[in-house]
Amino acid sequence: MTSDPPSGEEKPASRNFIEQIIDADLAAAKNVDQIHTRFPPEPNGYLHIGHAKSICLNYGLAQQYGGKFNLRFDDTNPTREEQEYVDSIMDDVRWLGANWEDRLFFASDYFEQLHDWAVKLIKAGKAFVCDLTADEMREYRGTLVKPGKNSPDRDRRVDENLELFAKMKAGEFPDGSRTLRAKIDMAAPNINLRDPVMYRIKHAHHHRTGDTWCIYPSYDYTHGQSDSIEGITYSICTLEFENHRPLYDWFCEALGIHHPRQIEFARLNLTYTVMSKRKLLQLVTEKHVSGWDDPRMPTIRGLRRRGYTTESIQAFCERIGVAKFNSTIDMAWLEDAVREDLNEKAFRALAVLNPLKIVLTNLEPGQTIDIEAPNHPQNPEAGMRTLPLTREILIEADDFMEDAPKKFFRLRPGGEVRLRCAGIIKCDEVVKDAAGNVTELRCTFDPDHARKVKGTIHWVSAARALSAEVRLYDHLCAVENPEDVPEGKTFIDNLNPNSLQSITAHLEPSLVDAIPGTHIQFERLGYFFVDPVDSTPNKPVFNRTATLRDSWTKVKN
RNA sequence: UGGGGAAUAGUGUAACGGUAGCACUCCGGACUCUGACUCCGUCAGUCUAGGUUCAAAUCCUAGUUCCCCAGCCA
Repeated sequence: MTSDPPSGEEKPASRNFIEQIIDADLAAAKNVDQIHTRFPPEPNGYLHIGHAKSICLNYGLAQQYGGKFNLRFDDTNPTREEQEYVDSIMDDVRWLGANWEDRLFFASDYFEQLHDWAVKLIKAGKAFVCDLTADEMREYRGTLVKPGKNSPDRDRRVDENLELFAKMKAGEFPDGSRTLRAKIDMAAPNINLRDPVMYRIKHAHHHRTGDTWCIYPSYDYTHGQSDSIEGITYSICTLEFENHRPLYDWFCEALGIHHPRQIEFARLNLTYTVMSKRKLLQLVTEKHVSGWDDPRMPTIRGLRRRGYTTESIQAFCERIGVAKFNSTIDMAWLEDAVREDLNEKAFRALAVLNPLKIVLTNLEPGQTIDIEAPNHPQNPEAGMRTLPLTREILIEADDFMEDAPKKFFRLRPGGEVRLRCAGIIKCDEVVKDAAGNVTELRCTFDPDHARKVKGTIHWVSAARALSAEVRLYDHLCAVENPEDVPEGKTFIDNLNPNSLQSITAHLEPSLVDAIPGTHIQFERLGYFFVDPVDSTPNKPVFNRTATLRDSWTKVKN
């Protein structure tokens, strides 16, 4: 184990409960060789941020302990699974930074072995072919408070079981007509132990094994053995599988094979969104979102397109920790993680979302002043770019107030404000239309850079600005817990009607070449991502990843 | 009503019989050519009731609340 540090006793790093279990096992010389984890998705949907937690956990543990990490598809149900999902999941796992090296596996790779083991269990009198229909089986199973009854087929002779199982495999029976069941205990208080189904008949085409099989193993009969075959030491899964652990253990014991240790943790919940595959699918099929990669979705593909980075999601998963308590993480944590990462990475640019025209009266029409602006104020190596300053410019309408409170540091009649990187302007005149709306400001420009003024605002040249589509995203749901609905309503009723606002914004001209897939901070506004799907050459589309923190709105309210 | 889990500031997460710590949020302040970033500070917690002990978040007893399980889904 660890030896005492020579001097200057260091505080031990805080360990989560899984690390503590592993540490203890290591200390007790169990699983000593090398720890080995895996991420076992079913290829029947897209990955979401909850899966990212599991991937980061499993891969992180392997890294931390110098062990290995596998990617294994749990593809035991051909009627729900598709190659398309396999491809997207692999891409997302890779993007998340988890490296399975050459260890990409499929539970379907083990079908032959699983079948042989089933025969072994039949021969040992630990499995039998059952003729009960699904409805009958439900009846025989009993309830939470009432024990089940033995299947009439439970005591079938071994040779008869063997023959029937062979016929099941040979395709002689229709779907659902028979099952192979483990013979455990119909009176067990844990319902998973009441003679669970090991094999069911499904004459279905499997995305990998084709039509080789018409019987498919169940999750319970597959998962632990797959872990075992791969030499997994810690089979980490979510809490709902806690009730399955006795079964997991039973199969490994009955088969006498390497017995990985299953450990369960609480899945991730986030405020203002939904996470279940079913609900996400519903959002897509009912067109509440544009697809699985809609930037409002908590899917990895959605987050990627929103502008989240691998590093930000890793940091987030690290920060939320892991425990057995069902918790809900505030969405603000996710946003905070991207801000932190993007603050360092994203180049800066100026963009005006909601414009107000200013005429700089002391500049000539047609005159252009080249303004040098740093691409990243904290990182000189990022270089400079040029902004054209012209007589007519656009500023954010919010940055001017006629009757401004004392704490308003921006532009007001007669007041001064700094134009980012350019100089200082003074508001001489407010022009209004017949209805009294401010339509234009007339200001004088002072190129002095040294004077101090309290406020700095962003701007673009009216003549030279690039018009571009900017998508302002907000929470998918209008309430923290969208599942919390009154009788007769669903989470759909809690969707945020303003989760997407698409506008035409005015951007500094250098952005015309913005490359799809890059992150940019529009100063004072937020982080934006050049949409990789809808951007076309010279016509970038920007997705707002996250706003900047804004302490002004707090003052205002 | 059976079985399996879980309860620590607003939200997460540590402390493993010996000063309840950390992060985010909130609030206050400093700095600032982004009201950003950064920095500093404040507020705030052991589900309840008993018990063991010099000492309990931790051990014991009883209770409360929440989650999961009755698919030939995973």
